[in-house]
Amino acid sequence: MTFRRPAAGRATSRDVARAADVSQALVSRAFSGNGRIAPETRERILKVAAEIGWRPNALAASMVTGDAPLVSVITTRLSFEWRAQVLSHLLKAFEDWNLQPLLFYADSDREVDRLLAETISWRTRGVVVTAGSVSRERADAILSRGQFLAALNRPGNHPDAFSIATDNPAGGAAAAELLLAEGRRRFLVLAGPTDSWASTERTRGFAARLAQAGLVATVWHNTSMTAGAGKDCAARCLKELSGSLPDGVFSTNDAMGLGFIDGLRSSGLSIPEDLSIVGFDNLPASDWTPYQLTTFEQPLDVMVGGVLGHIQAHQSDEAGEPTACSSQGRVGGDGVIYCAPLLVRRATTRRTNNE
Amino acid sequence: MTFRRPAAGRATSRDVARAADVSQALVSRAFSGNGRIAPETRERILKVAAEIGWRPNALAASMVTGDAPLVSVITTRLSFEWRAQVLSHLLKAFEDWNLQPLLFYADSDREVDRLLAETISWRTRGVVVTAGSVSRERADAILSRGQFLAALNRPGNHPDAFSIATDNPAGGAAAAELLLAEGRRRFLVLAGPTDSWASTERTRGFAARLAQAGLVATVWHNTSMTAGAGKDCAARCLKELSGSLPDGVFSTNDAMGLGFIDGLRSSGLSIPEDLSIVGFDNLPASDWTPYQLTTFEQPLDVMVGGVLGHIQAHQSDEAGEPTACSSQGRVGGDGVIYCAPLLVRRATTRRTNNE
DNA sequence: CTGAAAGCGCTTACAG
DNA sequence: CTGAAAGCGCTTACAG
Repeated sequence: MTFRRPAAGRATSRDVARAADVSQALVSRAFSGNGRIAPETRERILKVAAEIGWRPNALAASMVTGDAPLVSVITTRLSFEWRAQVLSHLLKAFEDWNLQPLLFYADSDREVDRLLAETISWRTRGVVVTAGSVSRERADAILSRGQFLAALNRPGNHPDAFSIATDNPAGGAAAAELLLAEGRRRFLVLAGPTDSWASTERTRGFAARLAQAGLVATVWHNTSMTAGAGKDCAARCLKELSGSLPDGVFSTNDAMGLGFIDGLRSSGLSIPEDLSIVGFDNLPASDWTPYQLTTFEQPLDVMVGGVLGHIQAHQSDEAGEPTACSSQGRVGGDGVIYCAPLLVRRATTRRTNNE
Repeated sequence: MTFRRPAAGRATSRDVARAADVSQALVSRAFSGNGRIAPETRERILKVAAEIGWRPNALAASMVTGDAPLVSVITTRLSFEWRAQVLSHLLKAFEDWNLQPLLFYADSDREVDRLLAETISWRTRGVVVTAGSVSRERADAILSRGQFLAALNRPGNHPDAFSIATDNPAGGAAAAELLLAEGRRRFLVLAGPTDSWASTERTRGFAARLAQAGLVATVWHNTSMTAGAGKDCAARCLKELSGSLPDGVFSTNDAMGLGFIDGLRSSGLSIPEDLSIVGFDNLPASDWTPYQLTTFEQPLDVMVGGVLGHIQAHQSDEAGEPTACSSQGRVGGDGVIYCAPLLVRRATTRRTNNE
C-alpha cells in the first residue's frame, strides 16, 4: 500500500485512517476510548498515528463536543510572590486534571475588565481572577454562560461567584493586638498605594483595633510596596518623627518591613527594645538571620484549595448548588470567604506575658 | 419581531443574525472586519451581539482558518525568580500581539517531553520552553509542523530551533577571574544538584578558569539551591574546613550565597577581608544592607527580546530564514545564543588594583 | 452590500 | 466491531 504522507502540520485523522486502512471514525475511537474498537485495530492506528506524528486536533474536538478542557486565568506581574506561588499551585492542579490554562495577562488592573470579556471568545470552563476587580455585569455575563468565576484575594461581586481571600482586616487587627499587648502606644503604618485592596484592608483592621483602645496610628502610603520604599520610610521616620519615634510599626507587607529594618540599622535603635515591627506575607527573607521579622502568612494553600474545590464542584455538578461553604473561613457580607492569616512570631516583637 | 433569546452560553452567530435580521455571514463580517459590510449594518449587529453577550467562538474560527492565535508555553515552579520575571515579560508581549498563551506546567523536568507532545493537540503557532530539555526527535516533530520552537536558558537541540541562554560558563569564568585578581587561592563552589544545567555550567566555567592558573576548587553540591542550603554549607565549612578555610567562594546562585553569608555571621570572619563571595542572579535581596553581594545578573531582557524577535520573524515569514543572528551574543557550537551575564560589584568582593 | 453554501477536523449517534 | 453521515460554529470564496 502506497500513499503520499501529508506534511505533518497538515495531517488529519483522515490521513491516519487512510494509512491504517480504516475509517476515519475508528481513528477517533482509537484515541478517545469512546465507542467499541478491536484492540488490534486500536494498536495499529496508534502506531500509524505516532509515525505520522498526528494527534487529535483539540480545537476541532472541542467544537464537536461543545466543551473545551480549557480554563481562563487572569493574572498580572508574577514577581509578586503570592501570585507566582498561587499560580504554581493552580497550574499544577490543572495539569493533573487535564485542564489547559489559557493565560490572560493584565498589564494594569484597568485592563482586567477587557480581558474578562475576551475570555468569552474561548468558551473555557470558567475563569480564575487573580488581578484587578470584577464588575457585577461582567460576573453576570460569565456566570450566565454556565462558566464558573473564581476570584482569588478579591471580591467576586456576584452571589454565584466563588471568592476567597486572606482576612486582611483580621490580620491588621491581630497586628494591633500584638503591639498593644506589648504596651506599644505610638503607631506607624507602612501602607501601600490607596488603591491596593490588601494594604487598605490591613490598615483598616489595624486602625479599627487601635480605635477600640482609643489610639490612632500615623499612616504612610507608598507608591510601590518594595524594600526600597520601606527603607525610605525609615529615613523619613528618623528625620520627621525624631521627637517622638513610633514604638510599634505595622508594615502592610514584608518587603517594606525588611527595608524599614535596614533603614534603621545605623540609627542605634534596637528592635524590639525600642520599637517592634510586624509585617505581612512571610517572605522567605523574613526568616533570614538579619531580619527575623514577625509577620502574618497568607493561607495560600487554603485559598487555592478553595478555588480548586469550587472548580471541581462546578465540573461534577453543572446544576451548581451554592458551593460557598464556610469551612475555609468566615463568609463576609460581600460573599467573600475570608481565611485568617497565620501569625509567625519572630524577633522583631517581644514575647508578651500571657504566653 | 419576537424570538426566544437563547441561553447566553449557547448563543451562536446564527442567533445574533436572527436577532439583527441579517444573514449569519454578515455577523462574521461585522466582527472580523473582513469582507464588505455597510457601516450601519455593522453597528446594528455589534449592538445586538453585545445585548446577547455573544462573541465569535475563537475555537470555531481557528478551525476554519486553520490558524489559532495560540502559543504554548512550557514552564515549571514560578517561585524561581528568573522564570516568573521572564514569563511576565513574555505574557505581556503576547497580550500586545493578540496571542493567547496556553500554559503547560511541568511538575518535574521529566514531564517536559510529554508536555511537548501534548502541545501538538492544540495546533498552536509554536512553543516556548522554559523548563526541562528538548529532545532532537521532539524538536523535529514540532518544527516539521511549521511551528516555532524557542528554548529559553536551555539548548534547542535542533538547527531550526531558536535557543538563547545566559552564558553561564563565561559567568563562572568571570567569577574566577575576579577572585584570582583579588589574590584568592583557596576556592569553594556552592553548587546545585548535578542535573542543574545552569549550576553545572557555571561551575564548569569557574573550574576551567582556575585550571588555567593551575588551581582547583572544592565543589559542594546541594539538592536545593536555597538560602537554607547555603547556610548549612557555611556551618559545614566552619567545621570541616576550619584548618584551611576557603578565601574565595563562588555560589552558583544568590540564594545560597546569601544563606552562606548568614551562616558566617557569628563566626567572626569578615567579608571581604577574610574571604570573598560571588553569587549569580542578582536577586533584589542581594542589594540589601546586610548582604551587598557581588553577583552576576542574567540578561533576561535580552533573552526575552530574542525569543520575541524569533516569534515575530516566524509570524511574518513562514518560509523561515534561519533567524539565529548572533547580535545578542556568541553562538555556541550547540546553536545556542549565549548572552553574557552582567557583573554587579558590591561589597562581598574587594576592589582590585586595575580599577 | 448581502446571502447561500461549502468546508475546517473532528465526535457521535445510527446502521450494519 | 466497523463505517457512512450528520453536525459542532464559524469563515470565506462565490453569486447575486
